[in-house]
Amino acid sequence: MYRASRGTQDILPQEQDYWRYVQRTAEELCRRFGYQRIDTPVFESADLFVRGVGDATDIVIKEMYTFEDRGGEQLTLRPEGTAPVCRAYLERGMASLPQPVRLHYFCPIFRYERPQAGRYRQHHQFGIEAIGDAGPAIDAEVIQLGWLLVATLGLKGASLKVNTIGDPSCRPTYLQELRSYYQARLASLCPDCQARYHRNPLRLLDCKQQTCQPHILEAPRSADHLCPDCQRHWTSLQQYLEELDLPFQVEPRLVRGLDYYARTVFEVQPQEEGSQSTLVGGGRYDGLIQALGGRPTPGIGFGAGLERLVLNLRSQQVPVPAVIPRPVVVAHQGKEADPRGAQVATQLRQHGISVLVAPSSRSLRAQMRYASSMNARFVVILGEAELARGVLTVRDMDQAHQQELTLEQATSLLSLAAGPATGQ
RNA sequence: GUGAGCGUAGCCCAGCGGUCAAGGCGCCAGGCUGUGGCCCUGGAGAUCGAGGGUUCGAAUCCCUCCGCUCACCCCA
Repeated sequence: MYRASRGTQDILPQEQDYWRYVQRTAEELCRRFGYQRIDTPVFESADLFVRGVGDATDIVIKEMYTFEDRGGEQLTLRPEGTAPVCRAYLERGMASLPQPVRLHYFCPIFRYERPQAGRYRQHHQFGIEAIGDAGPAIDAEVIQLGWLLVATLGLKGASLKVNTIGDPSCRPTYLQELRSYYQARLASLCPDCQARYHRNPLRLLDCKQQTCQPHILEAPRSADHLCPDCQRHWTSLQQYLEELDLPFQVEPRLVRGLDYYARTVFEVQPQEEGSQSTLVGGGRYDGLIQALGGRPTPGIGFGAGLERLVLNLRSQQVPVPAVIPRPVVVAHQGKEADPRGAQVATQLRQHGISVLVAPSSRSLRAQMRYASSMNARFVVILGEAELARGVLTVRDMDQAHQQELTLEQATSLLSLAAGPATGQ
């Protein structure tokens, strides 16, 4: 038997309510903030991600789904959302639009990782990008939208972590500082951290090992080693966040894994202290567009994991609107009534009513059971007696009451009770 | 890539060396032949993840592989 590939999953009908809820909530926020939708291809030139995300990142080193197509091109299934949007910004001349350009997207993301709770090889992200504005006010706007997403969904206990990691003019100095601090302590670090020291010193700061925690507490902080420009940006951003009443916490240990981040980084973390503790993650990427061959252009954005949002909605039992309507079921009996049932269904559907025709060649009893299990509010019964008299029996399943009506009468009754306007 | 746990019908699961692998949910049918939700009865559905081994005999013990889950790395 075939199975879904490791790390992929089917989103079944009974789970769609959550997904729909998250998407609608996110779309509505984007509408209010003026972030327009963009869709980019699921695959792109592999080089876009190598250059954009950084050839030293885990994503590029070991997580990309890259393949050669029949024309010999190296293509990669999108492992993150920002680089493709920036590519589109450059390719489609969005630099000549009024700046900043505000965009949002929903898309599948592919990374070759070992799956675990809240982590998949194919997952889905909602994300936004604000490209072409270097000021801290837009940082605050993006962070606010990320926070409002989680808050509006109704998730409790989430926290907003913000940090700055400097820019190319001050980060090298800071990294040197960090390295020399850790150099003396190398021997007492966990094996992972010893590797990080060489490979990616910033990562030393968010090690989860108990033994490394004391070192982290006293480590030099990037926020204390900013150049004047970064310092101004950082101070100003915090003022904006306060004025927007965002409950943010400065988290000196917060770093992000993609090379393109500069200055502002932030995350929204869920109440559950699990390992997958990022619901929303993002930051500023002022060097990215230039790295992709464009004029120097600032940008900031975030990605939100839809699976993780849904997971948390479920575990917190947040009520979400049901999208499956209560249908009308057409029950029918007899050779002549069978085809007539489909005609009645067609007529009702033309009036926007959700209609299921009961499986034929079942007893009326079985068809009524079927209607019950489909959660039908009304059943239209069409048998020989109805056919002979040119009427329909319409049964209200909740009231356990039925009446004979003409097709016209039934249509108007059911339109009122089960039509698209009521939704239920 | 590393470590741990687990694999019995669509789902939840009992059985833990010995007759045709039990139960619940769900599904289908019937309960006087035109009427649901409860209840009752019946039915379909499992090569007990796969392969090999031990044994007179294995779902039950051993080995290998595969898969799933969780954690690390890292990330949404």
